[in-house]
Amino acid sequence: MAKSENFFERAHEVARLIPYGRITSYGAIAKYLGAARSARMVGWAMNNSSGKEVPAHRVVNRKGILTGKQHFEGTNLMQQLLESEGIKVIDNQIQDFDTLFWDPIKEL
DNA sequence: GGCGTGACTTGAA
DNA sequence: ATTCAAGCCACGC
Repeated sequence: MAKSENFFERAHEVARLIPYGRITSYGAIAKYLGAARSARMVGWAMNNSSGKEVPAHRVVNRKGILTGKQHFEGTNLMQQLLESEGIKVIDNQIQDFDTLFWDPIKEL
């Protein structure tokens, strides 16, 4: 028991470690956890993290698109949060994604 | 207990 | 260069 929880909490922890005004991708977290091909589980972990202090809005897919915004309360909430942090988001796509990208493997 | 789906990624054709 | 397919693991029915 609590085996998958480890993965979940680990993903939550990494997501929580994302600095202000920065973003990362599911694959980056998954790879950091040692499950590079399990990026989906990271997304599922975020879904399970609903209600926690996990800034899932700072986690986007590898293209910098707010793929998970649909899972937020509203459809603009995720984009609003990112813009509030100084991140430019246009058409659900993050601008300067390459610059704002935060890699836990490199930073940590 | 089996099958399908899902907030993705990477690799090969 | 683009498009297609497979892989990964957990959860729901």
